[in-house]
Amino acid sequence: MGRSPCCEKAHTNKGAWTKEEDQRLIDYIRAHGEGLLRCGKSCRLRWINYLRPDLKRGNFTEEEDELIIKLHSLLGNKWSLIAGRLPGRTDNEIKNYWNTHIKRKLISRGIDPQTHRPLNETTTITTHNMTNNTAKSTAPKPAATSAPNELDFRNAPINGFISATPSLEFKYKAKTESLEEGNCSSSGMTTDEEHKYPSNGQGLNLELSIGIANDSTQLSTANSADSKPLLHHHHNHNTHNFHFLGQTMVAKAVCLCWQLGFQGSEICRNCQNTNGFYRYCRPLDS
DNA sequence: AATGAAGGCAACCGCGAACTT
DNA sequence: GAAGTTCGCGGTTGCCTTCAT
Repeated sequence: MGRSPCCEKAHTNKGAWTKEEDQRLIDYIRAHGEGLLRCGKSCRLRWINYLRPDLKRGNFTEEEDELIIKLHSLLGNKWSLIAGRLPGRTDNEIKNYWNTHIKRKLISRGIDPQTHRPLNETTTITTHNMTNNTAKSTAPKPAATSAPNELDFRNAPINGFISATPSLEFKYKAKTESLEEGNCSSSGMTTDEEHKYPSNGQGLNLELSIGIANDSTQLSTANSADSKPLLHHHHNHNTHNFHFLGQTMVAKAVCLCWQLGFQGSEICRNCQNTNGFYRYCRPLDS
């Protein structure tokens, strides 16, 4: 019972254990003991964040800094998505780097790290943006959790664009409902919500707009036909070209299993994210 | 040299999603 | 559809190091 491991059908054995497998397990335990007294979750984290051979380590470059800032302005605290576009960097690493370096850097530039707008403008945002800034905001949080007075300004203009998404709470709800209904509407909002949080015709729902549409070659908001698309996406087999904010990023989707050396199948359904992006990517020419 | 504050980062925690039985 | 389990994400914590006094 339970969720199957990633790519089980591609390259892991199932069914009865063979004598050879038994012997290899015995040999391994003889050599290394019964275990590390670590749960799988902890091992996974250690591997992903520290032991993976393709990790870059070392300081972030200025280019990486700027890319992270741009991606954060588009995606918010979607660290895994951001990390997917920085080869060799982990979501945890980027998250820590953001909190310790980039936030300060932006503040010193007079830019609000949450809104990516000038600091003196953020106080004028209307109250409907003043929701908690996490997807888990619906649940009451203990007092010790992060910045209780932080505001969600993601509805505010970002680098000249305006997000159609009123809040993550709505966004996630909409996403779930859209998936369940097979409805790929761009805003995912109900009529009431659309009324309440108008997109000004320039809206861009980041969550849904960047998802990989099966046959689309260009993504833009459905409810803002005249707005310039912030992000274009070209999809050909497993190759994805992303163009946004004047930058081009080309990545070939691969799953973790590929990174681990199981190159027989480069992508598996378990490694595909629900929003259409792949969790693991490698540069085309690697 | 001792001490406390601040910074940096790896690891943990809780939750929702995904999946199987 | 319910229950049980694993996976993966984002937020948070806590330890270690560095800096300031």
